[in-house]
Amino acid sequence: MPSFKGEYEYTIDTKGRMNIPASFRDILPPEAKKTFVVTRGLDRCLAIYTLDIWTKFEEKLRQLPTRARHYVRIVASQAWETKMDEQGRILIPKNLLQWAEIDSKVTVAGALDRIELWNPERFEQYKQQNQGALEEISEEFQV
Amino acid sequence: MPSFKGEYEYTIDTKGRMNIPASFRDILPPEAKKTFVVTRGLDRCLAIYTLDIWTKFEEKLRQLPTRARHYVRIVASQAWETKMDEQGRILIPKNLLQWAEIDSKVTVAGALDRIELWNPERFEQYKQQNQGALEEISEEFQV
DNA sequence: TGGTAAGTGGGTAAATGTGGGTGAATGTGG
DNA sequence: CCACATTCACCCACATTTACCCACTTACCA
Repeated sequence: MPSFKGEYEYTIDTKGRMNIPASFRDILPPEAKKTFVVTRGLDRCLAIYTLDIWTKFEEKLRQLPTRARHYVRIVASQAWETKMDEQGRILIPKNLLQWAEIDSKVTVAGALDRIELWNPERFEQYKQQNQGALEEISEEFQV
Repeated sequence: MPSFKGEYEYTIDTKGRMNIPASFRDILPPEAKKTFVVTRGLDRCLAIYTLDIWTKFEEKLRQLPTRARHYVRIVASQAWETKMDEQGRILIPKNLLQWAEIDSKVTVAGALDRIELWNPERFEQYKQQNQGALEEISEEFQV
């Protein structure tokens, strides 16, 4: 089980390619086969899963009841399988980038089992607004 | 289980490297593999965990419910795995140093299961302001 | 006072991030 | 079914950064 940690700022080139941090590449399980699935995440970020984790995630999606169809539709239709090139980059679909309001600069954030992509300014705001969560949750969950 | 104690003042060089006190290095468990995880701590300090302790911490993070995602995001995205070099130094990411307002001088404080990094002036203030807590907490918790 | 360990600074080869070119594959219109 | 324009996958190339050494100075202890 990989553990994606850390925050990086990268550029997305004119072809829509984005670098996967070397430290993330180093901990990829062989089952992932250098393939990722990008889709919409929570709070207007993009979520990137390794193929093996996505597959498990998909199993759960299949078992959701009919009333969850709106959620399933969006996640599935917006999911995109993409493979690393020899330089360690993946191609991010333009419609996803638009939705997340990401242009040429992107903040890559490790989120343990997945990788998240954020508009850099929005991620800064997000951290400031939720810094309080650190203190609050620390007490609530005693982690 | 290591027991980090004591207060030290070190310099962080231009490359962002910081020395781990020799007394701390001496008590590292083999499981730690000379690897640490640095992240944001409470009250604007940086927290450094040995790899083995961080791993347990991470297990708990993974089990938190979706509504705790803000907390998990900040902790994970601000966490940085770093390995000691032959001189016993680790690399502290610049964004973390900025956040904690640490420049070239740093106060390294033992905090039992973790090591804390402070801006030296702020740590002095902190000690003065919280001396009263000694008396209060002693009475409340009977340690 | 000599020897050892600790803390700090710096050089260099290797790794990393980024840009671009070209042929193959894809989709579209005639 | 074919011709065309467009996109994409797969290379190659290069500037920058990083990891890994080596080396110096200071402090401490026998």
